[in-house]
Parts: sequence; structure tokens; C-alpha cells
Amino acid sequence: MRGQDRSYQPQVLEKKWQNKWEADQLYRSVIDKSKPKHYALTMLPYPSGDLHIGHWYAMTPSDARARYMRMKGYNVLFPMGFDAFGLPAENAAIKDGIHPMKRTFQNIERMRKQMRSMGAMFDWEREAVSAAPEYYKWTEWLFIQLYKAGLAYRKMSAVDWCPSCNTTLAREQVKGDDRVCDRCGTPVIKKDLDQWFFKATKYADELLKFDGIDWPQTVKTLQTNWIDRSEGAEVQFKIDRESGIDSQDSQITVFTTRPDTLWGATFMVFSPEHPLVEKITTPENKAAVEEYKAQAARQTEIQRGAADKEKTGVFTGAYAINPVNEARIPIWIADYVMMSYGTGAIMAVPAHDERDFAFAKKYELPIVPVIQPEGQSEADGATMEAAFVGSGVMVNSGMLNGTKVNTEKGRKNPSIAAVLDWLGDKGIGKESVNYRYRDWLISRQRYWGAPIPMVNCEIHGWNPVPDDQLPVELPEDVEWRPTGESPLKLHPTWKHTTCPVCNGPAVRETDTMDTFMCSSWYHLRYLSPKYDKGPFDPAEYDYWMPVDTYTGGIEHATMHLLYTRFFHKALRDAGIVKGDEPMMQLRNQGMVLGEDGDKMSKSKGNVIAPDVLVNKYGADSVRAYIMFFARWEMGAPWDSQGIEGAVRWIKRVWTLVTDPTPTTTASEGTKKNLRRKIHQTLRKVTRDFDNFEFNTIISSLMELMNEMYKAREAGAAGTAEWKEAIEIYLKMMAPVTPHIAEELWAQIGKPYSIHTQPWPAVDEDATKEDSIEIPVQVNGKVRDRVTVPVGASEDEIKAAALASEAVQKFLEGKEPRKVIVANGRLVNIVV
RNA sequence: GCCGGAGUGGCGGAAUUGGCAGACGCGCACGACUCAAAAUCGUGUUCCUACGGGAAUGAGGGUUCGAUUCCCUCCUUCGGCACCA
Repeated sequence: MRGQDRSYQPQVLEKKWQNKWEADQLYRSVIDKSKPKHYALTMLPYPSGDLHIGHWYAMTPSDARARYMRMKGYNVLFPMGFDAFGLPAENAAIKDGIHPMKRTFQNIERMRKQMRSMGAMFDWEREAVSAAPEYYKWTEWLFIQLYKAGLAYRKMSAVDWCPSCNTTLAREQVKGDDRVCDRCGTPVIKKDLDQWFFKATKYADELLKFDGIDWPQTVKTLQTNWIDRSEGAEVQFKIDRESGIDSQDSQITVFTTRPDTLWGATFMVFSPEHPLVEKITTPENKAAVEEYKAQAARQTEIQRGAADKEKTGVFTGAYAINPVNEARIPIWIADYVMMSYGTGAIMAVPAHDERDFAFAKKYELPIVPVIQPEGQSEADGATMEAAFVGSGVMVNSGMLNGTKVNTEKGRKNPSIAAVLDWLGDKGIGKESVNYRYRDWLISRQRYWGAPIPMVNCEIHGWNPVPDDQLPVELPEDVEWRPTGESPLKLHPTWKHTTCPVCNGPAVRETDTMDTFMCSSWYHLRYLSPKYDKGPFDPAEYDYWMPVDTYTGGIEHATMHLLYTRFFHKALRDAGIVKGDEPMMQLRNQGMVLGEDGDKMSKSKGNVIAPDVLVNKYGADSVRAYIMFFARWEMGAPWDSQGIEGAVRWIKRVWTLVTDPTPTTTASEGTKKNLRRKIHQTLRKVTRDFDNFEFNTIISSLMELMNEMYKAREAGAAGTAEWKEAIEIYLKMMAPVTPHIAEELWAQIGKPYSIHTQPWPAVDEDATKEDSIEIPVQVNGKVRDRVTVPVGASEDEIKAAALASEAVQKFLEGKEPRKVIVANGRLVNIVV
């Protein structure tokens, strides 16, 4: 080796190994039934054109764990692809005229290169790109299967529309208390449009079950809150005949979670948009009602949604009959009742609902208490100062008087249970469940997405495009104009086709699909991205599915992660996939913030570019630092100085392995200590990999390296223990820093490749200590430490502790009241 | 308002889930090497201290021989939902 430069040059050696791994197809995964399989999936990126440090933060620890699982003996599938349809490419096209297809595929090319610089074990043979016709053919086909299963339907309704993106959005894609578009932050508006939906609500109850899957509690909670199941009753109210409406409109249904307060319902409130409002409004109230409706329509959802806003409303002149006590109660309209929840009409119980109370006070409507608070006398509606929402007993409620009321929801509340039974017997109402969750609106009025493969004929209506005509391909020659209509609609010829039923003239659907549809099944396309007889090869499915570990950001909790669960269940019921859940284990990484602690953004100028870091330090150092600098699930601000620690660690390992001092003068004790530390570290690192605790993997390895430097100093560098130490050390490093591990593995003369080596086994005997140091506390404060042999009895430990001079000093001659030996690890003397 | 996460040195974080608080690293200080600097190596680094000790894991209380860890009350902060009937 004389004359050769033996310094650590990551730029050279990383490229060298990346090329060799690729040439050797080291990371190709194929079905191998002799091994247990492990499908490790990490969320695929959108091809924005540049790999962000956030991508590295998400992907490299996932890669390290996939590598670890491979060394543990699993046949690991770790694929990568691109979620390539979507608005940014199309918006850029509007701006500069570059075709989204061209831009997208250029970006993908660039990002593939950047990803290769990570040294990740992606199997590129399985790459899937959602914007490629061979992919979206099957996105279309899957849409048709859902349509055939009755899970896709077209409906005219008031939907959320982003005026900046010029398209409708699904409810999940409207965010926050100011109801903004998830993509661009513009407040959405409502529009009445004919759109395609998936019947996701059919699965609401099943989506609330997380049995058998290991997902973070946070995600389960977010999804549960999003679906927001609420138990209550539907109750029928008759509309008073004197209101002058015909009999078929004489009934109105309301949903309530508090049927036990029915006797206190003293008025009804309809949403201003409720279709019945027009029919029931009396001539003398017509003008006021029309004016109020117009005013409500002008207001945005945000203005209407402000909870602290003063209640407003107008009387319709109509009355309803409270079915439990025949009371004739006025019907009002008010914008605090939303058409989009429940039935768009409520029974108002001002005595026991804060909103109804405020409304009743303002418009001087009657307030009738029907719950007597515990330990208090009955309230008087006329003098009440606030709605009462606590526990008590039912009063003013006929034969149900005296029934206990608590604050539980549903049948757990005795009063609600009693009323539900009573309503059922009388045929007035029935137990009912309501959800906030809505069906998934998938139509988008944009070009750059998978076409919805449906055709409309004047005679035969909507029909799916026949399988042999799939995919419905996107035309390339379109005009980019943000008109609010799909560019496909403006294309002169594309939409004209023939009816699959009668062959007569017909028109294609010109909206495209929500890109979340493409990403709901990409994990299936990875299985066989070139397969052309179906969305995936069943043999690959049977071997690899379900996904064993899924990693990605938590921001998708109520979007992608909910859509893909729904989609899997829908495909299961259509007989296309098996099992109830697509992803068994989910782990979320946190976010890397800018050095200023703010979210990284180009406008703030705090973006960290991984390419620059790779050029400067090498991919291994970047990988190690990413895994080290924060708890993975938490994330943290980036620290440009901090990376020096990871760089030094790697250099010191390089020095340790390449520049040994082969002495064998170490004492038996030194050698034994070295082995102990190695196997203790191995145990810890193994456990940490299992638990996704990446930061402590690196710190354990650093600590071990420091010990090894000491052992070398003590003359261990030529011993058998040293050789074992180096081998195990490199294997533990391999998943984290694959290039340097491979290089040093080769340099110590071991056979290629370290990445196909088995994970070392812990020698439990070697980890055992000969003697242990036990802290001795007096009244909970450590005063001394005594060393006892392993396996010493409690009495021996006690005796050793009491024999300590320092301890005796603090006892001040007093007799200990109690001596506690905690698990043989600590002594506490109480005086 | 409701639901969930987080709060530990100058900084990122550790602590076998009730048993030595601050591992590992950054930064900083001092030293070695050097004419010098960088790099590298070594030592130290929670705070206060009358050098005996004392205090400290967002604040206050509780349980316990013992609490960063469990319980109660509150504060700060991040995220989600929200006139949801």
C-alpha cells in the first residue's frame, strides 16, 4: 500500500461502490420462497425537480432499516417511484409553456440521479411512475372496477372549489379554520357541480377499526376524529298543515345526539339552503327570508364558520309539531345550521345547548328546561343565564321524568337509551349514526391527471370505456388556460367517441382523477410495474403483500393514509386484493426545519440542499448525521455545524480500521472488556433498529469507537478480539453508512458484499459483567459507590453499602430505619 | 372550545419505562503538535458554592425509601378538528 493515498475520499469510493452495486444488481429483489419476505415501503416523492433534505430525512433511515432487515435474513423489497401527476407541473406549463409530460419526465430523470447518490437499496427494476400510460391504464381500470362494484357514482352537489387551482377538491384537501386549499392556501368556495365520487362512507365504521395493524396512536386518532362518528337519533317532525304546504312535504327529519332533550325542543332551525325553506315560508315572511338567504349565500364558509359570531336568523312563518308533546314550534332559518351536516335542519333545545340558548335569548323564543341539575332545584327557563349541559335527571318529559342523565354519548347515557327505546316504540324516530366523513370527490378540472374512463351517450348515459380501449390516453396537444374547465374539454376532438353500448356518438368525461387515486395503489404497481394483464401480478401479490413497514410523513394522516385504506377495502370487496389492511406497520418521521427553526422555504432562504452536503462530506456522512441529529419521529432544526460530528466519527472509524497498530500486548482484562462492549453495543443497536430509534444507534456506535481507541492504546489491535470487533462494527455500520462499510470490509480482506452478510448474533455470555458498581444512597441522595461481584446476595450488597466510610459519615451514627436494595442495582438507606 | 404530541445544560438530544439525570454529539475553554493557522489528538464543560455541600428535567401539589418516568391542577408550544346539532 506504500505510496497510495489512504485518506478517506468519500466522493471517489461512494461512486465506485454505487456503480458496482448497480452492475451486480445487488439490490434486485425477486421472489424467494426459502426466505421470509419483508416489504419495506417509503412514501414516493412528487417529481418537483429537486431532492430536498426532507426526502433524505424520510428515505435514508427507511433504507437503513430495510438493509438491516435484509441482513437479518429477510428477502426485502424496497421500491421507489414517482407520484407524477398533479397541479404544479400543469401550473408551470401555464406559466412557461413547457409541456407537463416533458417537465415531469425531465424532473424524474434528475431526481433518480440524486436518489442514486444516497446509496439506497432501491430496486429500480420495480420503479413505477404514475403518469406513464402503462401505470395509469390500471388506475383507470381500477376506477372502472369500483364503478362496477357500485362504489363510484356521479352526483350534482355543492362542492369545494379552489379558485386559484381552478378545480374541485375533496373534503380532506380543504384545511384549517379558514378552509383553504391544501395545495395553494387559497380559501375555497362552494360551487354546484356534477362530479364523480367514491363511496368511502360505506367503509366509515370499518375505517375506525385498527385491529391487527401497528400504526402510531396519533394517526389513528387523527383518522378517528376525521371520520367523527356520532351516535344519536333521527326524529320525524310534522310540519303544521296550516303552514299551507302539501302533504308529501309535511315531514322533516332531524338528527340529534341528544334525543333525551326532545321535550325541550321549542323551535326548529333550518339551514338557509334547505330545499324545504321555499315551500314552507309564508307570504308575509317571504321577503325577509329571501333577503337572509341571499346574505348567507354571499358570506364565505369562513365567515359563517366563526363560532363566536353573533347568531342571526329569520322566522319562516311556518310551524312544526314536536312529536313527543304535540307542541307547535316555530321554524326559523339561521346560518349556524349547515346544510352539509346531518339533515340540514335541527331541533333547537335552548335550555341545554349553548348555541340554541344564544339564539333563543336574542329572538325571545321560549326556553324549557328538561334536565334538573344534580342536587339543585329545577331551573326556570325565563331566568336561566346559560344552557345547562351537565348531569342530572329528566324533568318536564312525560313518563320519562326521573331518568338519570349523565354526560356520556349514545346508549351509555341512561336518558338517551330510554328515549331511543321509547321513540322506537312510538315510531317517531330511530337510533341513528352520523359521520362527518364524506364520500371522496375525485373529479378534477385539470389536464395533468389520469382521465376518468367514462363515456356519456344521450341514450345510454354513462358507461365505462371497454377494457380493450384502455388506457384512455391524455392528448398531448392541449391549451393551457386556467378557465375553470378541464383543458380536455376545450380540445377540439379528444372528447368525441362512440358509446360502448350502441356505438352511436358519445362524449368522454373530460375531468381527470384526483392524484391521490394514483397513490392509493402504487404499492401494488411496484410489485410488477411492467405487468400488462392486470394492475399487478397475482403471484407477486401473494408473496409480497401486505406492506410490512410503511414510512412517511404524518401530514398524510387524513388524506393518503385514509384513502389507501379505503381503496384497499374497496378492492378487497371487488375481489381484486386480499386482506383487510394494506400496510401493517406505519412509522412517521418528523420534519427537518431550517437552521432558524422555521419551516424550510425558498422564500425564507433557509433551504438545505442535500447535493451540496454530499459533495462536501459524502453521502455516508449525510446519512449518519440525518439519523443522529434528532429523534426520527420528532424532527428538529438543521444544524450545519452539527454535521461535523458525524463527519469526524466516520473519519475516525476509517483511521481505526485502515491504520491499525497490530500489537497483542493487551491484558486479558482489556480483551474481555472489549468483547463485552462490542456485544453490549450489538444488543443495543439491534434493539434500536427494531424500534426505529436511529439516533441512539449512531451514539452507541460512537461510544463503542471511543472504547476501541482506548483498547488499541492498551495494545489490543492485533488480537483475535480486535478482529471480531472490527467485523461486527462494520456490519453494524453497513445499514447506516453502506459505502464506507463496503470499502473497509473489502480492505480487511472479507468477501463481497458486506450487505449480504448475516447480521451478527449477540454473545450473551460476553455481555455479562464480572462485578458491578452499585450507587449507595442515603435518603435518596447518592453518597458513595461500592463494587460487588455479580450475583452478590442482597445481604452482601447491604453489608458492602453499610461498610462504606462515606455512607457512615452521612448516617451520623444513627441506626438505619430501612435499607432497600433495588433489583441488585442500587442501595437506598433511609434514616 | 374539543382531541392529540412536546417541554431536560448555550444547542441537538440520552436515560434499560419507578432506581446514579445530562450518554453521544455540536459549541465553548485550556493544553499538545505547528513559525503560525487549519486539521488532528488530549483534558474540561448543568447551575450556585463559605468547597462542607446545596439546587435542578415548564410551574405547583400528591403517591413512594426513591419520580424526567405514575396521579391531580396549571402554564407554554406545535399539530388536527370546530356554530357538527
